Amino acid sequence: MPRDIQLTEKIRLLRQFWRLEHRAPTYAEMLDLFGYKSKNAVFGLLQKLEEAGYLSKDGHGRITFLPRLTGTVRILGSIAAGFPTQEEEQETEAITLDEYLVKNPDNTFMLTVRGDSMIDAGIMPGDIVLVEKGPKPNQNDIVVARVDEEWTLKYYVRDNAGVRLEPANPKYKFIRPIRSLEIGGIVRAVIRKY
Amino acid sequence: MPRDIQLTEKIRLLRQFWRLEHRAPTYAEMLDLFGYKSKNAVFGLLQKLEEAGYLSKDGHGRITFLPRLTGTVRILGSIAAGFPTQEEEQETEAITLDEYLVKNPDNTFMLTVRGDSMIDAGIMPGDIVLVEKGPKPNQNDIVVARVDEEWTLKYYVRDNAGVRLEPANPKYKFIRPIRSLEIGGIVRAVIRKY
DNA sequence: AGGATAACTGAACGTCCGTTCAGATTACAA
DNA sequence: TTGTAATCTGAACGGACGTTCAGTTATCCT
Repeated sequence: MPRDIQLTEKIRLLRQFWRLEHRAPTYAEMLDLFGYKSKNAVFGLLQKLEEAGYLSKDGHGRITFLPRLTGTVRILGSIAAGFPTQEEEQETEAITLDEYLVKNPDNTFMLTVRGDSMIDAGIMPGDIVLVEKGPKPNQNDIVVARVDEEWTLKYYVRDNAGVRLEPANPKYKFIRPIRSLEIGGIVRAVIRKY
Repeated sequence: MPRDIQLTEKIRLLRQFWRLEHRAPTYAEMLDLFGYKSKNAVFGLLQKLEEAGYLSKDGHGRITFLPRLTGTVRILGSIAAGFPTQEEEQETEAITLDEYLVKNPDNTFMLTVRGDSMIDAGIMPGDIVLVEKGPKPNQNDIVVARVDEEWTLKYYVRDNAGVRLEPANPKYKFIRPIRSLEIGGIVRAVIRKY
């Protein structure tokens, strides 16, 4: 199928343009991008892409790229299924990590972990945590808490005596705040980059 | 400073629009968005935002949002520094997780980890790994490898006898591939979502 | 209160954009 | 080879877009 492969290549070019410019290209730019000489050729291509679910247009013809184009990562079900071949790749759904990981962007921060107090929870020194500021923590949430003038990561546990902060490392003991307990936020995700 | 707070609110609205539409709004849309009655008011605001580094315009006046607007997560240096107050929040730099984590989007896939063979490396069952397909692994890279008809995560180690695949769990022994070694890709990041 | 500066209104302008249409070219099947 | 459908070219059109300007209103400082 030579036509489908060419379409795949055009989709790749659109993804690339999006990554560079953070917007959809205009018709004039797509002339260069695809090597067409008529805007009507672009128009036809866009119609096909719209039907295929890659983009949508509003009432004035403005283009909005859908997740299949803006997403940076293709999803594979499980590690056991193996890796996709060249043909399979194109059909797999794509996702944006930001939308996947950050539910409340206005209150979400990223910070680097120091210390090994949560190492048994798989949070190692140097890891990055996404912290949501604001909501009240639930039982066993991992929180950023201020204890003795220092900020650390701990499990948030409610018990009969009140609230205690529990590490995930047998080297350390849990902490029960005496006067005040300041919660910076709740850990929503952990990220490790190699 | 009431003016700065209002500017902050407008920036928040732009972020929100971006999140919904995945594009910059037009002048007409910004009239509604900000409650202005003249496009010139929008024009002035955009000039200030351009000078402040929130967006840029090309030769035809088209707007491109810069990372400070498109980014979903604000960066905090270290956990020890504490949490920002309302005023500090606005000045902190923002980042896009996709750009931060995915260098080569066309060849990057996301899959879920099964098994505990890499648990001492902080990779737990249920975690998500971002895998880049294609490049040759370096010493001690974590790779997705096919061994005995099954795909697993292992350290990739070159030694005098050739290549061996080493787990990060004393329960398991390393594996030395006899005939063929199939590498699905290299693990570039680990993500855990709560 | 007064005077200067910044911010906003309203209208107008030129350009670029997406769309459309007739005709040419290519691709494919019989 | 011939016929049919799909694709592309080239030109034209109307509308929306970003920009500009003169004039008004609001804001700030002394």
